[in-house]
Amino acid sequence: MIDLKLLQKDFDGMSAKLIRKGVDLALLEKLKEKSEELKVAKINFETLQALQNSMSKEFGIYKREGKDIGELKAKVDANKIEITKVLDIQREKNQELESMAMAIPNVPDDSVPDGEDENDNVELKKVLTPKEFSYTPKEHWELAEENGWIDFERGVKLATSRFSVSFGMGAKLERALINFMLNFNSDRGFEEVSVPALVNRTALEGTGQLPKFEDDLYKMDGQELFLIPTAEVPVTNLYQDEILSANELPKKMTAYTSCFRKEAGAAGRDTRGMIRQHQFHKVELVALSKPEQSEEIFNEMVSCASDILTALELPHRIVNLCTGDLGFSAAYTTDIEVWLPGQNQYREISSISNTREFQARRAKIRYKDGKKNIMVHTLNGSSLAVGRTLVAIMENYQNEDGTIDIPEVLKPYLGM
RNA sequence: GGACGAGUGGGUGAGCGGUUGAAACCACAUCCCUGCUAAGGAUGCGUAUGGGUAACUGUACCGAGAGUUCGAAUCUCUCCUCGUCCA
Repeated sequence: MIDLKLLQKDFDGMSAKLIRKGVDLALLEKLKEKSEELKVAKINFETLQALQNSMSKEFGIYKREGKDIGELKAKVDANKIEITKVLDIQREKNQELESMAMAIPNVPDDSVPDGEDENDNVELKKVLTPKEFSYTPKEHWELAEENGWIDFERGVKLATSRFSVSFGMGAKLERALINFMLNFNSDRGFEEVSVPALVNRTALEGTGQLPKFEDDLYKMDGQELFLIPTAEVPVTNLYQDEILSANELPKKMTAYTSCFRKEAGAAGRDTRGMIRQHQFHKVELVALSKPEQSEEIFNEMVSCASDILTALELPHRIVNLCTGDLGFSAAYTTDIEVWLPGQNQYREISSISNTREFQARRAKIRYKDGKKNIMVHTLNGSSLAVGRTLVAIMENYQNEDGTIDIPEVLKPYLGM
């Protein structure tokens, strides 16, 4: 959530940054106006309430001393009517402000380059060189079907489009990848957690998926429960509405979950294969930290994801997202894109974000620093999307005869 | 699904409708003493928000929401969660 106090104090500075993110200046002006209105409404209410409280105390004294309370009661009753009016106004203003503020994205960091979409992202570095193929490499869906690893049609039969089924070595590889990634992350100091795949509205508001992006979430019929679009939601919200002690930080966690997305805005994109599915496996990293630690932990998380790909010998590149591609909650984001020879391009396989205190303010996650309570910084990142890693293995490890080699580091996980 | 019980500050746990924002204990912080694998003492210590340079102070919050009342942690209703018993 946007820092409304800061918006009041430094409207020009903050609005300039948010405009880069595509937020309408008029909206911000309205927001500022509303928060001033709310303040006035609050003062009105509090003044009357203070009067009411003191008169009530007097009332007690009068009674104890046996004085006549007739006149006092008349005053108190009249004041009470005023209070109800003023309170209604205050509530209304508060609600208006809240719903507006919840829809404002995070302020992008100054380091985020301007840009429209993924084409304007800035490459930071490449890791490993894609190998040369002496033949035309196949795309993963072809390889997957040839090897009997993935069955796209049966996925559709069971559910609907954008669902698939893994068989045999395909399924085993997924399991191996999940275990490999979790172990890798644990070795880097991220504690493994296992969390619910269904969460309530509060959790999704905490991390920023709601109220704005309800269309992309699967919701349980008749219940305020949603399938998680990423483990970031349950894991970050683990500490929602808590005050942590300083020595608990940083809290670094990793979790494997299935993720569920309606992909509402992605009609026609990646319809073939398992790049964009409604349900997919992902191993996630989440960290809560002190503000001064978050930059360093962010870098740790990027390395962690990149090093997994390196261990799998998959060429990839690291990309700084531009304002247009930056998510709602992120202050800045680095994507890792893996090389897919079949598609002859780099494709996103991980997205690592520092939301600074944006989510912490929404989810009320603080820590105690001496006397003061301070918002933690929250970070999240994939390490990695399992399906896409499998895709990358298929395409990079393919042989001319259509067979696929197994990455060395995964062999122990496959009993090889 | 039915019956009963419970939900209080970081934790445990008191709390008659009126100086109770809430005893006590633990934890925590600062200081003192002591001097050593530890102990003792003093003080402070809920959250959020408004005003004030500050001391300080207003308001709200005792699971959530509504109600009764001049006044509610304390009474009533609804909901949620947890526990115990029954089907």
